[in-house]
Order: sequence, then structure tokens, then C-alpha cells
Amino acid sequence: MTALKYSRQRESIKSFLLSRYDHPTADTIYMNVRKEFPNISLGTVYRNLALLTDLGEIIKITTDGADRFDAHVEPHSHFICRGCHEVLDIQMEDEDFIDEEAQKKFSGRIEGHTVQYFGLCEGCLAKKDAISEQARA
Amino acid sequence: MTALKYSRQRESIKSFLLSRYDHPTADTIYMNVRKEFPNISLGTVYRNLALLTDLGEIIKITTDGADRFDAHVEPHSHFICRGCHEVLDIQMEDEDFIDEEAQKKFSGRIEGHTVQYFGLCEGCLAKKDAISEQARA
DNA sequence: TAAGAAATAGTAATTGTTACTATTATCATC
DNA sequence: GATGATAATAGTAACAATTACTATTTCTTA
Repeated sequence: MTALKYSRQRESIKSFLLSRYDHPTADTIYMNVRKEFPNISLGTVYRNLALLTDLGEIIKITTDGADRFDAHVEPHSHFICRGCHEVLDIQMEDEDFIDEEAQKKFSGRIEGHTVQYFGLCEGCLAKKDAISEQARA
Repeated sequence: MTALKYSRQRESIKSFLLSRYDHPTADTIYMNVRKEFPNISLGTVYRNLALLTDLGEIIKITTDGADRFDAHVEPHSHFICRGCHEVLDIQMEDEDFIDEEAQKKFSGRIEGHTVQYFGLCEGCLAKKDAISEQARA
């Protein structure tokens, strides 16, 4: 039953995540929370991220390289740039029906889904165009 | 320009992957290809998996734990069981329109997407029901 | 069949994450 | 407010997955 006990470190981790919209990694979170708790341990960051994820208070985004975290839990999708690997939000209205579609063809129980879009972000697209321009000259 | 050079090991890795529909990890691939090449190196497996992924001949599935690989590249989605972590295929007909929907709200270029469904597979569902049954008794 | 380059095996190093342990912080009860 | 039970912490060690390095081998082409 192990009751949950308050911790300032956990509070700080969560409020840092709430202030960010760029899906930071555990390490970035560690670097920033250290400003408030100079000797917080990286293990504490990981433990609390796992705990908050289990509680449903934050979301873990598993992608290439390190996992990323997001305290904005309203359903939304992510775009991952294959140029700079930045993770951006995409607000989709009502994707739920695809669960129902998938359920029709599946004998287990579908509880939800995640969508990751990929391509090039605005910045990388501009950079790429500049290079093609240059090659043409 | 570094020309691509044939290798029996790469061939063996690819043909093993083509024979499987359960999205094996690098380690499983290593174990199996070793039957044909007893002293193939794990590094060779990783290097070729990365190369084949870049060439678009196989797909890398990044999820909790080790990455998984799939040589069946026709567009399809994956279901990941939160009980046993098994990865199963789900064939969806024409999901492409969601790229178009997402593109409307996004200033970069969306080239594609992946969907991962989650829930409980048939086996884990049965197991869970058995436990509830027992609890009731 | 000989030369040049890519791929390999074997091993070491790196990265991201989890586990362990002695100490500290939180919280309910007095 | 002091006390005791236990959850959470800092610090460090261990771990698993993956990548990097290097001397040797294999493939290609001419």
C-alpha cells in the first residue's frame, strides 16, 4: 500500500516540466532542477520521472536516443524532425476513431495509441533549400 | 560516394528478418545468425541493421527496452502489449489521410507517421480474467 | 590475380538508465 | 513540539544497449 510522500524535488521536477513545451530529456531536467537543488541526484530525477509517468501526471516519449518527457497530458501527437531531432506538438482533433478501427481487426484489447509524425521542421526545410540553391549555382 | 559492397553476413541478417513476423531485437538476430556464421560479431549485426534501416530495406521500431526490427516494410501499424511487451502487427487500410490532416496544422513538411497501439493482447487478457475470477472466489 | 576499399571480428568505450545503501525528510500520533 | 515509522534522497556502483576502434579479411574491378 506504501503511501506516497511529498518531496520538494518531485515538485520541482514537475513544475519545471510544466514550464516547458520542448519535451526535455532526463538530463536536461537534471541540469535545470539543479539550479534549485544543487545536489539533487540524477537517480532522483529518473525515479520521479518514472513515478510521475506511472501516476499519469506526465507522459514519456520513447524515441531515438534518450527518452523525453512532457507534463502536458491532454491528448496530442508529436512531430519528430529527422534533421534536428526536435520534438514538436501537433494538436489533432479526435483521433480516437482509429482505435475503434484497429479494434475491429484485433482480438486483444486496444486501450489507446500514440502517433509520431516525421519529416523536416520549418528550420531544417529552409536549411535544405539553401543547400540545393547553392548546389545549383 | 563509398560504394556499397556485398556481404554474406548482411544477406543472412536480412533473410532471417524476412522469415520472422515477431520483430526481433538485435540480440535475437545475433543469436540466430550465429547458427550460420558462428563468429559473427554483435557489432556487425548492429552496423548492418543501421545500414539496412537507412536504405529503407527494414524498419526500426523504437520502444521501451531494446529496439526491434522488421523486414516487412509495407505500411502497417504495431500493437505493443503492456502485459508481455510483445509487438504484433495491425493492418490498417489507408491511414495516409492523417498525414494530410496533420500537415494542415504544421509549417514543416510531414513525410509520414507511425502509430503504436497499446493495450492487452489476447493471452494477457485471458490471464487477467483468470486472476479476477480467482479473486472473486 | 593484384590493388584499393569496404566489411568484418573482437574488443573497448560510451550512453542512458536502474539498483543499492546509508542518511535525511515527511507525516501521523502523542 | 518531540517521537517513531517509513518514504525519499544523494551518492555511487552496476547494468544493458549501442557505438567506436583497429588490425585483418573479403569483395570488387580492372
